[in-house]
Amino acid sequence: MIETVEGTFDVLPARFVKPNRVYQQIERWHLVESAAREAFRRYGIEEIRTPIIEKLELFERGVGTETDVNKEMFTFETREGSERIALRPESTASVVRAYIQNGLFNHTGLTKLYYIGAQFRHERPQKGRYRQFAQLGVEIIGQSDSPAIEAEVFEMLTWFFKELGISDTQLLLNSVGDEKCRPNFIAKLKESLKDKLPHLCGNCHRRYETNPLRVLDCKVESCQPYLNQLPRLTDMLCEECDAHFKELCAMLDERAIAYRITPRLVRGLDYYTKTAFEIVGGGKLGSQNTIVGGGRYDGLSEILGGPPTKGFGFASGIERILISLPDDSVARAKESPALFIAYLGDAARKHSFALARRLREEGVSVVVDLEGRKLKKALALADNLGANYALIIGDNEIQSQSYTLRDMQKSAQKTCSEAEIIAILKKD
RNA sequence: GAGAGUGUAGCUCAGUCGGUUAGAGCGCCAGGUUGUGGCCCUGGAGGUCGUGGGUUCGAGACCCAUCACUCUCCCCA
Repeated sequence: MIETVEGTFDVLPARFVKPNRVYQQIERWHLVESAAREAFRRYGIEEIRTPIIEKLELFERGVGTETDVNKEMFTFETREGSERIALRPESTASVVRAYIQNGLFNHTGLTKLYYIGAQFRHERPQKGRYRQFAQLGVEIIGQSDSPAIEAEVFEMLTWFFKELGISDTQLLLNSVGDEKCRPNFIAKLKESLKDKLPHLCGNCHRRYETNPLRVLDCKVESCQPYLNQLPRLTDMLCEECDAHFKELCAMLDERAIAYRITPRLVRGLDYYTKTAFEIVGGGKLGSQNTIVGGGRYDGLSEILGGPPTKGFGFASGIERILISLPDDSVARAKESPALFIAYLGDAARKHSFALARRLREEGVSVVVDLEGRKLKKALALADNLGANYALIIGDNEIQSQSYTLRDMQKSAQKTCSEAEIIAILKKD
């Protein structure tokens, strides 16, 4: 048997999905995608779709070649061998590229874009981490770096998770400074780390050389006491970054949005400035429990060859949201037919197909028995499909031009005309 | 890239010390009712025991390899 490649999966109706593979349930995807699109609509954020493949160079420049990003990308060469292509590992770089390439900076006001789509990373799969995964994200690009941008996005995310019934989340907030204050901090950090280094783990030693900021993020238990003694980013921000951060916190307070300042939260990539944040999810997730990650990236446009531009955005792993949804989500998102038509005999069969078409033209979702089952079997199928109503058509019904409409939940049935059927089904 | 665990029917799982024809519950199919689903009763189908090798008189079980899944480390754009 030929199976899906490692770290990928099919998404299909919930009744076909193995228990505990909730991220494969299409109803959950629809729930999350429609809530997201509604959130974006309310906040005036418009959709952008960028290609799944991009020139490798885009991601190399965007995220820097220092990181492991390279080896974790799916890449290939064009047949001519002249171009190196990557399956997108994230979308921020693509969106900023599109912003530049399409000249969006020539339009007035902030550019507020969202995307929903597949991303690819060549990593070992585990809970909430797959090789093909989906993210939904927002990028707010323009000339302003007002913290009102961040505050509004956090407000939207609050609504979004509330709408989905996901309550056990936490907003972790930090500022990673900018090109003015961060170098000072890194110098201080390295100095402070020197005498603690012998006590720290191997990873910390490596990061001390390659990316000292990430030492702060180490999760090894034995490192924690020493890490707590390190200087705090938020204590060493330059005037501008400090003011930005304080203003953002005040705006969140005004909106009654809960957050936790997490001085040791850093982002992996170089282009982030000022605001950095994560939203972590609850107990249904394993160790991969970051449900949203993002931050401000005021220098990224220039790195990609565009005009000086500021930006703020986030990306959210859809599979992790799906795993975090309440257990009854699929029931609430039920996508079963409103009406199942069962018939008896050839005349009724023809009649059923014609009636089904008329009902569908009225916007009713209708499933007709296509296999000529016995009535008993047809009703069992209607039950199995979760149809709200079953319509029974036999010679009697054709004669009288009225049908037996059975409410499957109540097990009650009555005789209805076509117009009455339409009225009842449109009401639901 | 590293480690640990798991892999038996559509699903959830049992299968003793290596021993006859591999089981259960649920689901599925048929019948009990040729115009009525769920409950009940009767019967039935469905398995190369992940795959390939090996040990053995004999392997679902033991060994090796491999693939996949799960979880963790790593990394996290």
